[in-house]
Amino acid sequence: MSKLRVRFAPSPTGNVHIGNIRVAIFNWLFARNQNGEFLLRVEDTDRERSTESAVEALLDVMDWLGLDHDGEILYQSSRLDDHRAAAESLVNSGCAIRKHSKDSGGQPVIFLLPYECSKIPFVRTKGEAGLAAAPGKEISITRSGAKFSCIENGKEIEKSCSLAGLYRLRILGRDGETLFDLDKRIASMSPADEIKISGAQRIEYVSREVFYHDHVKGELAKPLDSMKDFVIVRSDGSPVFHLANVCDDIAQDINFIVRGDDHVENTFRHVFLFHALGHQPPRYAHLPMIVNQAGKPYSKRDGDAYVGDFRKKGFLPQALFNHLALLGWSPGDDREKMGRDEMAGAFSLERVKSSPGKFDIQKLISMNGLYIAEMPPDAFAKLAIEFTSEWPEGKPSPDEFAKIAALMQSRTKTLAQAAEWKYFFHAPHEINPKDLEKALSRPGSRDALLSFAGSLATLDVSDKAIIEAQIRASEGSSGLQKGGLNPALRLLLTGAKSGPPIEDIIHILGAEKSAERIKPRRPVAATKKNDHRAAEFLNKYS
RNA sequence: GUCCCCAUCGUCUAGAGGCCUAGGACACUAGGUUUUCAUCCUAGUAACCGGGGUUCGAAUCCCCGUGGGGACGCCA
Repeated sequence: MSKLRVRFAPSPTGNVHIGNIRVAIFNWLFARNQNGEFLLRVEDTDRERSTESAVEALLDVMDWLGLDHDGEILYQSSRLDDHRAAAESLVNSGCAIRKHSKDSGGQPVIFLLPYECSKIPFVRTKGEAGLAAAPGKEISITRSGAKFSCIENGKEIEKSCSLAGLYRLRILGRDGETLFDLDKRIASMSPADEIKISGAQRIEYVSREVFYHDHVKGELAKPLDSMKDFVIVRSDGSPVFHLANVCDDIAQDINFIVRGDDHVENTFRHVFLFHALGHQPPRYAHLPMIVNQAGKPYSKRDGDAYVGDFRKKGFLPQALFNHLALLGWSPGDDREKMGRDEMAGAFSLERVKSSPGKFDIQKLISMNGLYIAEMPPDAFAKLAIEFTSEWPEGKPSPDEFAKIAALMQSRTKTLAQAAEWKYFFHAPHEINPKDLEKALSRPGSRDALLSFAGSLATLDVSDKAIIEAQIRASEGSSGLQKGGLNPALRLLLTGAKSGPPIEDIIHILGAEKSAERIKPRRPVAATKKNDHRAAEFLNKYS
C-alpha cells in the first residue's frame, strides 16, 4: 500500500468549532499512527463568507492544539483554473452537460451520473423494478433527469431522479404497449430536449445502487433512483464544492478521506466524479457528529463551541485534544488521560464509534484539572497569570503571583480561575454580612479575632507553623474551639468561604496587610432590608 | 415526504454469542485524610430503547416498531 495521505479541508467561514477540529484531530491521529501525511487544504472558494481572519484563527487554533500538517497549505481558490479544466474535460467526454438555460445568464455544468455502469466497480444491479404510474400525470424526461408520479402504498408520490437511476427504463401504456424506451433514446438526447409522456400506466426499469465500504460505518449503499444529477459549475462559472473538493483530493493525492458524517451522502456522488475524472476513489471513513448538551448538533452558530473560546475559558490544549479524541474513539482499555503521541500510537479507525457523541463539559473540566495538576508549577504560573489581565489594577508581579499559583494549583480546574485570586493582592470588595455574622456568632469569636489581630504586629509570619499556633492560642484564650476562628478569619481576609489554609494566606499576605483586613473597620452597607441587622452587627463588631 | 445512518448508567465509553452478578471514567451521594476548600483514599446510586425471532445460550446476530441524527442547494 502506498503511503497514507489524509487531509483536513475546512472552509474558513467563521471560527472553527469543536466538531470541526475534532475531524482534524482524528485525521492527525490516523496519519501519525500510520506514518502517513496529514495535509491541510483551505476551501476558501466561498468568497462571500470566507475571511482572512478566519484562516488566521484556524491556523492559530491548529498550532495551539499541536496539529502540525505536512507540506504546504493548499488554498482552494488558487486552483480555479484546474477546476474549470476538469469541468471542461467532463463535458467533452460526455460525463457532464451544459444545461440549456432560457435565462440570459451563463450555463451551469451538470454532472450526469453514468448511464452505463457495467464497468464501474462500485455500482451493482439489484433487480427489476416496476412502479404504477399515477393516472393522469405527465412524465417529463430530460437528459439531466426524469420527473414522474407513481403510486406507492396507495399514496401518490412525486419522484425525480437521474436517468442513471432508471436503467433500461420502459414506460408502458394502458394496454401494455411501450410508450417510451430509454435505451433507444438516450444516445440521441441533447441537453435541451424534453420528452413528455402522458397516459402512462406502468414504469419499469433495472434498479441499481452505488456502494462503498466505509471504514467506520461498514458498507454503505444508495439506490441510484434516489439520486439526481448535480451541478458542478454554476452559471456564473464558479465550480461547486463537489467538483473542487474531488479535484483537489486528486491534486493532493489523497488516498484516504476521513471527514464528518454529514458527507456520507456526498460520497455517493463523489465516487462517480473520481471515476469520471479517471481516478480510483480514495478510501473513506465518516466520523459521527458530536452534539451539544441539548443533543443537537453543533453548528457555527453555537456561540460557545468555538475552539478559541475554550482557550479563553482556560482549557489546556492537551486536555481539549484528549477529550475530543475520546469522543467517538477509545483505545479499548481503560486508559483515558493520554498524551498526543500515546493516542497516535493506539489509534485505529476500527475503534471509532459510529454513533454520535455528546460533548460533556464536566468531563473536560475534570480532565483539564488532571493536566493542570501535573504541570510544573512555574509553567502553570506563567499560563495562569495571563488570566489576570482583566483586573482593573493590572496584572500582578510574576514573582508574587508564582507563590499564589503554587498554592492554588491543586485547587484549579481551569486557568481562568486565576482571575478569582484577586484577594491575595487587593482586599475583598465586599463581604457578605450574613456570612460574617454567622462566622462571628460563636461566643468568644470577637475576642479571639481581636486577640489575633493584636498579635500580628509581632508575629513571625514567615513561619506558617507559628501563624497557626497563634490562631490556636487566640482561640484557646477566648474559649473558642480549635478551628472556630477560621471561618471569620477567612471571610475577613479573602471574602470567600473556602480556600487554601489560613496560615498560607497570612504567610503570603504578610502581617501588615492581614492586620489591616482583620481590624474592625469597614462599614458594610446593607444592600437589602433584611441585611440591615447583619450590617449593624458588623459595623460595631469592635 | 424520500433516502441513509445510529441506539449500553445522566454523560463519555468497555463489550467481536457463554469470560456479564454488564467493567472503567466524569458527575452525584456517603465515609476517611486535610481543623475549611481542593487533592488523595474507600464505598454507594445508576444502563443493555420496546417487541418478535435465530440459538442449548443474545448487550452482542436477524426482522419489525420507537426514538434520535444526517442528506435531499447554482452552501461547504
